[in-house]
Amino acid sequence: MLNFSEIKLVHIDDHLLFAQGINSLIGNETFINELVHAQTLAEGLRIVEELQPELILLDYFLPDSNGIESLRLLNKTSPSSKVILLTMESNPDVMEKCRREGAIGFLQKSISKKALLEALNNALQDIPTFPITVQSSAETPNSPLNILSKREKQIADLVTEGFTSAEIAEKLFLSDLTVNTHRRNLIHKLGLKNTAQLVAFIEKLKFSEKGSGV
Amino acid sequence: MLNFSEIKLVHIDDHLLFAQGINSLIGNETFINELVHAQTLAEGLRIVEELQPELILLDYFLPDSNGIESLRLLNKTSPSSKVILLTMESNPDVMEKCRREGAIGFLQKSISKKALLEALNNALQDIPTFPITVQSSAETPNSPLNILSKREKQIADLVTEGFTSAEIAEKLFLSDLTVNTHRRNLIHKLGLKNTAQLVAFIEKLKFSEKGSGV
DNA sequence: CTCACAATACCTAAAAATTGGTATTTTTCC
DNA sequence: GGAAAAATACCAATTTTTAGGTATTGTGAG
Repeated sequence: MLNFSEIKLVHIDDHLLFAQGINSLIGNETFINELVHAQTLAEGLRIVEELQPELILLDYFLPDSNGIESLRLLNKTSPSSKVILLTMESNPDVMEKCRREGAIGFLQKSISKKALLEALNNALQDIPTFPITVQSSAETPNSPLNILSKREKQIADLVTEGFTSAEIAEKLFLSDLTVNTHRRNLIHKLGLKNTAQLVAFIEKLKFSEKGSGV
Repeated sequence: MLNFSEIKLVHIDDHLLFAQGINSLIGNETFINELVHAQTLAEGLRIVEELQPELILLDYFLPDSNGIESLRLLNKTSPSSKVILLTMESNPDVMEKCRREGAIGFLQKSISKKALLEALNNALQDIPTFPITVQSSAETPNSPLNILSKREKQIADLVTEGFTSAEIAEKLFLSDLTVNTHRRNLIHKLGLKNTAQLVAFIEKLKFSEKGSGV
């Protein structure tokens, strides 16, 4: 295990019992200088803004947000912090979305102490930690989506969910002009014609690539 | 079997051998007054326009068109003619589309003489003849699409394929204003927001209802 | 250190979709 | 026959998307 010092870690989770567990598990690790807990995303954002921690452990389900939205806001508040998601049960699609939102890890809460520490160390070295139980549907080696950049995939997803460019821009803290550029590029890259074809393309992929690795 | 007289039938099929087979099978039936054969859709349209036949037997794959486009053009040329599709192999989705395009029957070419005559008689009495091997995906008893009218379903399909309102209007011989009205109504009926959500909705239905009856 | 690519953002103009109406005709059903 | 639903079509205004550019900044690979 590598040697880091002065590492600040913020744990955002509304389950107090689990938070205490985390605290007793890794609170005494020498490489962790500060371990702060928040019960809501709002509280977490305040703390993260002040501390600018190296690491964030984030519960996927929070009373005032979900993992995807939380990732966006945390990234906005502290772009340099590495965020590792914690969930009770893992869905490959959810995991994939988190990866696209910039999470550096995705762990189930049933994980061992050893594995958790490994994930934290990995994160500090910029090494992602994602379970490989199920090949993520959209990251299949030969998926047509691989010609798209991360941002483009992310925007393709949001378009498919029915958001307009202005709404997507707001979510991702971008100019709607930027979102338009990405939309144009991704439609062009995929050889498509318009939004309808893009959505149909994405939806078909979801289903055609589903079940292959499960 | 009922008694019809003066029935004109046009058979449009590029396979001459099969056309001869049809001719020898039903050419001598007393209820058929005239049986004309065409090898292409273009030729078929000319003949149909002139004859205004009661019945049309239509091959799904033609050198100059496919079943869906052919149905549209035939319906435009002679709205009162009943069209029965003939295909080598039947795909339930294709069948469903033909039904929506106004076909009154859908038969495999491997059908028996008896069944063919039955389908013809049915058609003359306005009774549809469709194989029930697989429950059609979009006509499932409790499909959310059942709140849509035929036209709306048809337009929803075309939107999902990426056609603009203007293109759909041209295909269906409608005003684009009409197509816009249908689009508005169907999005509203389904409680959706925009084209992207409509396409996602339709695509998801295709997959969620698939396999249930196969 | 470049070179390529990704991500960002802007301008302009045209095309398309959406919204909110209304209205007529045709079909379908009781 | 009469009511309801479907299909058709129009007007007008706004929003959104699409298409043609350009340009700057950051980042990762070689």
